[in-house]
Amino acid sequence: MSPAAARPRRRADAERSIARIVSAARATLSGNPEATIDEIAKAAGVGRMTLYGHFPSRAELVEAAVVDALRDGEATLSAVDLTGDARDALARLLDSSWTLLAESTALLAAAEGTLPAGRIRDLHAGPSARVEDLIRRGQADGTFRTDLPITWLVNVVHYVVHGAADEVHAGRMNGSEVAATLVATIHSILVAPSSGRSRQRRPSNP
Amino acid sequence: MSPAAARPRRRADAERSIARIVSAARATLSGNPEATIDEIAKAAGVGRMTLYGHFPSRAELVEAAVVDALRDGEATLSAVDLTGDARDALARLLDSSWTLLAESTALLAAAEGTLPAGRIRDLHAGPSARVEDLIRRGQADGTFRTDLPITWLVNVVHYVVHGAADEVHAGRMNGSEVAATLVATIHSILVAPSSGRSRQRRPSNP
DNA sequence: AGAAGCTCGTACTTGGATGTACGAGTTAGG
DNA sequence: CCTAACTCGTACATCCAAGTACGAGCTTCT
Repeated sequence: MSPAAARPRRRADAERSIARIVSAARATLSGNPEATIDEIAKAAGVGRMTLYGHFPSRAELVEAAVVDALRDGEATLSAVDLTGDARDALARLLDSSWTLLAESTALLAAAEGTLPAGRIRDLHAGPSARVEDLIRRGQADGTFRTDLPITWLVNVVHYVVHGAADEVHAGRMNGSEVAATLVATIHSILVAPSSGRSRQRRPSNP
Repeated sequence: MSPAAARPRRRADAERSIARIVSAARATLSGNPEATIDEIAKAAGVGRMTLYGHFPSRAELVEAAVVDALRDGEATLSAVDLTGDARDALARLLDSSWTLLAESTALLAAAEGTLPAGRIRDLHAGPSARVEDLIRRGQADGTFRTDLPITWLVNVVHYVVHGAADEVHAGRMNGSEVAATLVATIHSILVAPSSGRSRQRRPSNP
């Protein structure tokens, strides 16, 4: 009953194939959720049958891709220093992992309909929690707004990150400018409104 | 060459069927982009063959749904008073038509892969332009930020609106609170950052 | 080197969705 | 009230992707 390592014996080349397949699945599915098994196999540079040898069904492949991306995400996220000013922490977090966040979100969306809903919720819980914790901390010290439901704040971060990834994918935005844009946008969403609008209101007409 | 009214003669019951089909297509496809022709027909309360009688292919049905939703959107949008303070105008716009914006966006996404990319861009141009104009106006009078690309600002509005619709769809948010949340969120994104953060910075450590 | 393990092409089955063909019954409208 | 238009079920032809079966040839590990 060893928790990981289900099969103690697996040849090195098989290990390699699996790695390439999972990696290709992540890349392909996050761009096109309805990608064919065949497309993924080609992207991985292996034959379709090899793929089926390791993942008996599409569902298992999708799950493996999601788990892998999430594991990666966890690792990256936990390497980020989230202490200090919540705004700075958020900037660091987005800067170093918006691309991973976007991928995970896309993959989870791809899993919709393939994986049972409960499983998706479970898988998504980890990364979400990390973002949520940070937001809560920012709220507690007065940095972040408290006038909107926390669920909404967490999710809107995901939506915006996903949108940014779309912009890059569609070529409307250049990869290097994204991080800064994202940080600025999400800052604006989360930071407490300074004090209402009247401060700098100007009459609409003379 | 009469612009509209391609077929002068069409029976009243046919007209009724078409209306029900298009309406059902809008509702169904905006919830599930991959809905079956059969599902749509059932939702419309007509037989599948009746549907095919009016829309020879899936593509034509999708197109009709998109066009109808967009026409509706245009009508609603143009009824909104967009003069005066840009923030207020934006609030009015979102308040009266976020649901339509969300539907159009979802439908356009459903059309991805069914309709040629160019056609989608053309169809999307109208509504987008209206939002873009409003943002530009706000920028011109100093209400809205100018430190981020206008394309991003326009699109992020769409992403957030779409996200809000998702929240409602998933039951995480209640239909009546959405509009206010949306307005607050999008305000924060668009309004010019008051002057940077240093205003209320606090030292992270003594 | 030799057996077990892995790769991967070809070919087949199955399942779901699109679109076509036919035709009998129903409804609108002059 | 009679005809053209419309509805819609059954049945059929395709197509596409998923998954299965088989087997020949190539690695890895001991």
